[in-house]
Amino acid sequence: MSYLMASDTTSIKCGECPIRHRAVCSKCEPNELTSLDSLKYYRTVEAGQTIVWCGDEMDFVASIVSGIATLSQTMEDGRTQMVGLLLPSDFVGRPGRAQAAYDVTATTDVTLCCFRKKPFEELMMRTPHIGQRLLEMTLDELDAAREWMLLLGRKTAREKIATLLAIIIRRDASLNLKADGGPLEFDLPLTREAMADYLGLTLETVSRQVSALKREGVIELRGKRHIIVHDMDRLLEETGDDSDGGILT
Amino acid sequence: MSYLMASDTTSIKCGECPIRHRAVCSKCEPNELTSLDSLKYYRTVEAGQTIVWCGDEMDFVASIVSGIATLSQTMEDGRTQMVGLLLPSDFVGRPGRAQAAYDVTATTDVTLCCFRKKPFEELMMRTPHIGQRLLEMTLDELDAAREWMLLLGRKTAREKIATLLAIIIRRDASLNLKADGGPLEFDLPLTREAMADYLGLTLETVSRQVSALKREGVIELRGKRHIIVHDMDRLLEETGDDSDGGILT
DNA sequence: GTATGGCATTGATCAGGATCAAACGGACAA
DNA sequence: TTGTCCGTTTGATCCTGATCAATGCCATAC
Repeated sequence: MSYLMASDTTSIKCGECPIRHRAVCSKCEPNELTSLDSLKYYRTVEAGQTIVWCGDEMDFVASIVSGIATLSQTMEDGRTQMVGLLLPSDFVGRPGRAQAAYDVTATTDVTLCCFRKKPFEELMMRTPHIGQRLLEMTLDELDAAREWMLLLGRKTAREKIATLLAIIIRRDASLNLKADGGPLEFDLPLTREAMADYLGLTLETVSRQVSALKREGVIELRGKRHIIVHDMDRLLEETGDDSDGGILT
Repeated sequence: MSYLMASDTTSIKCGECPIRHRAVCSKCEPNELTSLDSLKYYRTVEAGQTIVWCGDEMDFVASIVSGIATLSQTMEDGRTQMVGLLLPSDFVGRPGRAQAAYDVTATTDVTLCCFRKKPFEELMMRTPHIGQRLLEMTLDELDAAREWMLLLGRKTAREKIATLLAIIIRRDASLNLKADGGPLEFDLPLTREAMADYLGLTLETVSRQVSALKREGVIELRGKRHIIVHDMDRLLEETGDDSDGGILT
């Protein structure tokens, strides 16, 4: 259930990237890693910029090195739904597909470690491990999408907010390290609008529910983005998930 | 975008199964197909029965041969959300995972072509094509899940119903054959309750919206399940999707 | 025939979020 | 300092879909 941290232990760093590339792993031969290293180049994108638009030709795949990006879909009349949240070490793009299926947007400044697609695909053909790793990652993403579907279809606004906070805490590796200390503190990496797009709500409802959690003493706000969790157990209860359902375990 | 029919053209039948097993393909060596054939056994499940419960040990993977099954998640208080709809030739189960992550339920009588998991995984190791095929299929499912997220998060009840009908029509191969004839007719493979669980609605809302489409002459009902589409264009408009967005194209 | 049980439809009412609108607050620039 | 901009908060009201409840329909069993 801790879908995005699975098998991180066997992934490896490449070259000067400060992250683990989850698409390759310690089982790969050194010469495969070397050829991967020779393919890569970096790209930086400013907060708020769109990295690729839905329908664009995409001639690369990439790992997020730093920052946060989102995948989202927009209807003709402007309604938008986020369908993916990408944190450092997550993979962007799809081998075997020429056009982007979603808008990819940087919500903070983002650095990508890109691989040109054609050579990457060729490397993948020669290196079964990479394909297997990609299959594992895709299955994990599918699980995440299905948990997200439960949230979108059946949870109340209150439960949605609590779940989002729990997910952000769970996925931010730096937070898990100090999980047993005092009150948990972190900066929300998303605007209220982005949270709304994640949760299938309006930004007003998001704001009201965050205020309610604050009023009830579950969390404290410093500024608009910095959150201090005073009652993690209560927050987890509010998610509506099974208490033993994997979060933070 | 026609996510579940992709690459069907290269998939092959095995033995006496009347369906294509999308996990294997015409690129596979005959001896690989033979070993696959030697692994398989059949299992039938009655309508309404649960095939596996979330959390159960699963010692097999399978293709749906006939009938329709669903994947769903249930919260402690009974709210349930469908997260997958499985039609003939769809794949059930996950190599590399011991326990089922969702309830799998037969909504009609179902026949499965099962493969014991361990030998299937070993075959997969020896046969890169199968892993690649599985990756493609998983990516397609991920796309389907993300389209579903847009539906759950941002569409109105009316749009949800129209979209569900369009999806059923699109995915039922037998319907696409006669797509250019007169009015399209088919039997709904789901109860009103299952439709509600698919769409994140209550069954009453589903019933009301179906009645509304009937009242407006878009569809006609014979009995409770048999549907005749009188105005396909209108139905597609009501989905809220881009008119050119892939449905039936 | 009547009874039963499982779906489905329809109605009346309620409430959770959406919508529309105004005001707030901090960062930054002039 | 003041003004502007952007993201956010808060308020008032509306509306879609949920909830609760009754009835209908049809197949099967007695």
